[in-house]
Amino acid sequence: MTETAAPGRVLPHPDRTEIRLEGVLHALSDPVRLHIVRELATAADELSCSRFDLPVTKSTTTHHFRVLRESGVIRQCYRGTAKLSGLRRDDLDDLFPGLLDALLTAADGQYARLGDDV
Amino acid sequence: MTETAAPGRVLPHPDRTEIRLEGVLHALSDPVRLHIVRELATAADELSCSRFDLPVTKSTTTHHFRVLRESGVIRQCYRGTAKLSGLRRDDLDDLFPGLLDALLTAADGQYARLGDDV
DNA sequence: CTACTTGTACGATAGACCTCGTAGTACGAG
DNA sequence: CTCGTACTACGAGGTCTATCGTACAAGTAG
Repeated sequence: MTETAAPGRVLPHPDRTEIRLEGVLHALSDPVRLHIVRELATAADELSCSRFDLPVTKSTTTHHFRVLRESGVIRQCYRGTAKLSGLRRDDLDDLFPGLLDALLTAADGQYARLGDDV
Repeated sequence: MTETAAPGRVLPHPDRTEIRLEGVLHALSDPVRLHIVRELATAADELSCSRFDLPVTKSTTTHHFRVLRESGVIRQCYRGTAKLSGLRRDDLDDLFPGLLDALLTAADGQYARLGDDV
């Protein structure tokens, strides 16, 4: 079995209409989460949580991914023991045109200036 | 005359190079502050704090304006008893091109959709 | 000077948030 | 079935935040 939905392990996501700008901004105002989003943006596919090298424990990582999911920034699904995460580009671009790109560009610029990763 | 805590009435602002994206996003993730920024964006000039009709007390208003100033989103100066506030458009556009416009557009769209003012 | 307007400082409180450790669940491999 | 991997749930600690009330300072008008 490869592409069928995982049994019983469904993660709650906000509907597109429930995504709030304030929630998105709050989610991205944390350096760890901003780093996650930046990596997701550069990745073509969805990534599993373990692919990230974050300066926090696994518990905290779980917390940050949940904040991102519940604010509508990322979409998550299970595949085996892994949990794949991907940006909700379509929804965000539809709700807030140009915002995600501007944010990613801003983050790129800041990291290029300050080199203060994560 | 006692000049106890009156050091010329100058307000501390972060330098342009000290403005952090995370701080800006955090500042704008509060509904009250987002509302303030939206009003400042539509106003041509600087506005005094009392021009805003916010659902919080004066103490809390002072707090929110300070958060906006210390994060680098607004610039403030005294004129008489009034304190004028204005967006730091030049600095923000230079640091994060397109971000402020995208944020304001996103906020406009959300308020148009949800009508959930402040 | 006095009174009023505008905004600040300080303390307090309640809630949210980030972080962690530990214990536990779901899944795949052997 | 047993084991290891990947992730979660829960609770706790410490910090930050939003809000308020009250008392106060700076400036202007009378």
